[in-house]
Amino acid sequence: MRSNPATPAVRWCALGRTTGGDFEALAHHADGTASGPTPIPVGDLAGFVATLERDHAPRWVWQSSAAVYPQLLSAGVRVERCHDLRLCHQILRNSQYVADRSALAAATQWIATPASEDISAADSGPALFDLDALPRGHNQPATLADALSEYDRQRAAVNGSSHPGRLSLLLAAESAGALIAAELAAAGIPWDAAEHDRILTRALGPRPASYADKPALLAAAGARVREALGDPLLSLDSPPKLLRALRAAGIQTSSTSQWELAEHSHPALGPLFEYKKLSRLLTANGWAWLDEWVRMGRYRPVYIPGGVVTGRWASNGGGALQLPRVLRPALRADPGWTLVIADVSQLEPRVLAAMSGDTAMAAAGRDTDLYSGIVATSTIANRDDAKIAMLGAMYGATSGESGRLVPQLRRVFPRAMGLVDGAADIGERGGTVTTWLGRSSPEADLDWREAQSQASMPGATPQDEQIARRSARERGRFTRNFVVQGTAAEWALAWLAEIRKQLASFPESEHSPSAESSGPVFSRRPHLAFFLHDEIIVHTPANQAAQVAEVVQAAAAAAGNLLFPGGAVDFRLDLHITDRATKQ
DNA sequence: GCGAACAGCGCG
DNA sequence: AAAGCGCGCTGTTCGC
Repeated sequence: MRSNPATPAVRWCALGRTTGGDFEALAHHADGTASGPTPIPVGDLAGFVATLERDHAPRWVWQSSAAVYPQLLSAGVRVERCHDLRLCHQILRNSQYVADRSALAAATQWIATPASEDISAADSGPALFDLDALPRGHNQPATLADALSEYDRQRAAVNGSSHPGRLSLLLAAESAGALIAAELAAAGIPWDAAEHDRILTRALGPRPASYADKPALLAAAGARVREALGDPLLSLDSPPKLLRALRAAGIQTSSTSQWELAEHSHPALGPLFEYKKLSRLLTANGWAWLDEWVRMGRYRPVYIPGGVVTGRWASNGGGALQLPRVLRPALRADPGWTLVIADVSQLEPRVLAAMSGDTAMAAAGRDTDLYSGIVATSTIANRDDAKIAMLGAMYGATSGESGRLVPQLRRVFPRAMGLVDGAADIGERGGTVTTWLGRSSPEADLDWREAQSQASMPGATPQDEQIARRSARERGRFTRNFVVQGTAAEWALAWLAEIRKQLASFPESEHSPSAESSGPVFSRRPHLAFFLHDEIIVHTPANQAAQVAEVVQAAAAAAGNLLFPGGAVDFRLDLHITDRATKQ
């Protein structure tokens, strides 16, 4: 349906900015020829992309999806695939799979400026560098020539790498993720503001007339704390003051955090925990949050693909990745629509089993809850202990309950444990580790290396050695976790990308007024609405939900086979079809 | 008076 | 400062 005999198929099409602020494009055909550059006035971009997309669905090669795709989506234009030069550069310039990184290293204008970093904030710092010479890849639009030469560098890097197949997968997955992040923002999370208000009112009391007023139940909990501590004017929101008051009341604590206070018993503590819980809900996700973030039945967070060193997404705006479970019932499908909610059971341990080729661990998770499967091997007594042990193995616990249980795991799952122990060992020695598909951990920073060399100097003090030892261990825990967390993020991207691909071919449904809030591209089709590391929610016309659920399930199997051919490890989903997300 | 740093807690 | 990883957000404290 897409083939057009008059023109050869377009494989990929690069876009760049002109100095005048317009675009130009160069199309690369299947027969090896190229056409262009074609000038595109900025106002014609959506039309140009829509036409080429309809006829050829090329891979769009552009500087940054975050910079162009939101506008395309709001103009009603969806694209099938892209190559996000900025995100891919970030991966390749660090990847240990790429033997010769000199060309990428020299392309400093492509270094991504962290989205959270405000360049002007750096102005006040010491003048270590000439700020005008600093790379500002994210802020400076790339020309077509820039984009083409960077694309060449990146393909050369992949082709010359030790794992071109894996790296290609990673770049495709990362780029698909960039499209999905923009699409999630465009579609928005269907959010029931009235339900959110009911949840707040039930917990905190009726909405106060002004943000400055404390809700009744929060104020009441505060009053009970002050009474129990015999300090009627105490400010509970100031940790130093609260700490002094707690100690004055005879509670021997070194902090005001719940984990430590939970060890003590005092009549003030129950009300204090209640106060903290309510205060957190009000300040992080109270009525002010609702007013600021929910419009027309949608919450639109900003996702930042690759925002975490491990490759996980970050977010900014409203804390999309930290929505408290109590608010989940506010996530509600439009009338006539429903939600398909799926999360992966024990994603990280399963990823570890797959990447280490630990057949015993793979077997423990086959057709069952992995933790129960570990209990069935008779190495660990119960599910809770199995979970604590597993987390300890992946995070590097050395003491306590968790540290005590890890050695049991080491006996039954030597290959899996060998992989994470090896990663920790490399990190402790200052080395770099790499995920399955090729994302490498950052190098040890200057402070860290100095601390290590300081400790090995002839005049090193016991303190020097202690500091070096501790920071080495810390880095070991980071690299230990990096390989697992990072590979799990890669699996999740592959899962997302496959779901997205399948959903795009669903037939359009009838017009539904409330769904218009999801914008022109998504208001008539099932679409991803939420993503949280190992969980997705698809918002879908109710009559297509069963089919969507099958797609989500099949995509998990596909992601497993894509990353780990052979399918030794099951990636099990917990899947529900429901109008409203529930707390659990 | 402003911004960085910290404490605390939400999520995986 | 959790015994153990990765984040973002809010309110307070602290230093310039």
